[in-house]
Amino acid sequence: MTMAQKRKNGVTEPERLYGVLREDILSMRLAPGATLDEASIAARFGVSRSPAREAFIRLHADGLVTAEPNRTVTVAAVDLAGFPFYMDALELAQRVTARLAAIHRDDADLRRIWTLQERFEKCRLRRDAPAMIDSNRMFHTAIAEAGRNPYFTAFYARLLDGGRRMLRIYFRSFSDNLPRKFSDEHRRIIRAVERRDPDAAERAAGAHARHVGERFVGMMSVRDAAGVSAKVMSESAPKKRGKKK
Amino acid sequence: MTMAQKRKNGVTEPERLYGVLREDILSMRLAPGATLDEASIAARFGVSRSPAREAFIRLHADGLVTAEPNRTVTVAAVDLAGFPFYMDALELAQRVTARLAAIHRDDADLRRIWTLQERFEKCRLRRDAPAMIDSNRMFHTAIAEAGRNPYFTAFYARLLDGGRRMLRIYFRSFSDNLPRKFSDEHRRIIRAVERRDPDAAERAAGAHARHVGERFVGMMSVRDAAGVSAKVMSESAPKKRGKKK
DNA sequence: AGGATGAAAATTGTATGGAAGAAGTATACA
DNA sequence: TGTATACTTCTTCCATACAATTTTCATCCT
Repeated sequence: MTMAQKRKNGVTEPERLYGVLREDILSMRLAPGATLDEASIAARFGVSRSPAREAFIRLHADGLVTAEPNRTVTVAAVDLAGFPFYMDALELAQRVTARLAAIHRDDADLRRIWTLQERFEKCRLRRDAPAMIDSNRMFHTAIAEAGRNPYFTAFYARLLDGGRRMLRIYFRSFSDNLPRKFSDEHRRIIRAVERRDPDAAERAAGAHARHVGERFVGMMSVRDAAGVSAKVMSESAPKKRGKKK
Repeated sequence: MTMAQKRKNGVTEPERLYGVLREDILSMRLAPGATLDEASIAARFGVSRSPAREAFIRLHADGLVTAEPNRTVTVAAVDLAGFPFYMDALELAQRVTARLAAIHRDDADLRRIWTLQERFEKCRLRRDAPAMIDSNRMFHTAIAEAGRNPYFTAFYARLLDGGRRMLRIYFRSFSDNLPRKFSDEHRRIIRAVERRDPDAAERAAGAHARHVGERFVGMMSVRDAAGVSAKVMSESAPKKRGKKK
């Protein structure tokens, strides 16, 4: 134990790196397109390249990074072109999980859902965008789990994670004007689940998904010129062939 | 090039191992519960443990093997307890992809779908169960792809792969009496897609999924006593404490 | 016997070196 | 000046060595 604390308190290194890198990517601390080379990441975490490699493989399986044979791994781009497809999938997943939750939920599920909704509401009032995104995801995940079908839950969870980066763009732009509407819609879903009304739950969940999508599209069309385009331009700008380092 | 042909003709070792092991698992050549230790697999493919490890990680991401920290990897069990959930998910995925296919398909999609249906039909007439399973999967995948939504396509593909092992149990039991009904139902779906009738396509796809599920359940209840139970019994039977080989 | 104990064997986790491949740089040439 | 080519450098891929952990199995105690 002279140089490095090698003790593994239960969790292995690849697991650790995977978790941290995953959060870094989903929270946009690591920008889309950023390169992740084995050596740097290994150095950053104080381990060798093997654990870093394993973490990359897992990230690739999640679709969070590109990984071609002899090429350096890069953070996957946020696929705005596929946004309409994404919203279709999200709406359907949200509808079916809410419907199943209304059928299968028990009292423990309901308490959990209410608690998470309250947490979301607190984050909204604090205007804490990152916390909102996280509690929003947990809220919806709880509903999906109350529906009891692991296949739908996994599908939905995957979509929610995939959407975290888009939502971050959204909330970042509107962090001063966060919609109370979302909380109202959340409550409408919960009440339908509470009184075991599958049709109402499905309707409320579908409407919620569509409203989120519309909000996002509205934000994009308003802010695009000033926000995203400026960023892209600044990235492609460096014409001057500066010295290497 | 004296000892080992190290040339990589485009594909890396982990990729190769992953593909072969995946097929071995899905085709049940590797039985559920079988242990996969790094050294043996590496030896089998003539490589070191590193590529084997990578393959295992990818298989784990697909849910095809269990993988706990310091434990040997084993082939994941076929989850019969979750079958009703699986069928719910499969029915919905099949309905939505068929509906989208009826809306978005072009002529190339349609040709491809008909070709794959003909291949399925040939396999059925030959009573070639493995080939049937494979061509059936390709047929349904083609319909999903004609629907153009990559999120649904991925979800559906994952379900179909997950079901391959259950279908194998099914077709193995009934390989002498393969249902022509499935081909008829396939054709009904295709015709609805062909005439761009989303409602009919969804109905036909949903009915098909339900019929497959019913057939499977019927098979289980009829054959269980003779088939599966006998197998389970034979496995738990060895009372005699024979020498370890 | 039955169960605890502890060393040996087997297996996974991590580090590191060398080889193959990709990218970038400089030089030669038109 | 522009382009092709060789060389240099960087990065990934795979093999191997070692460390940590689990499993096995023989032994001892009750």
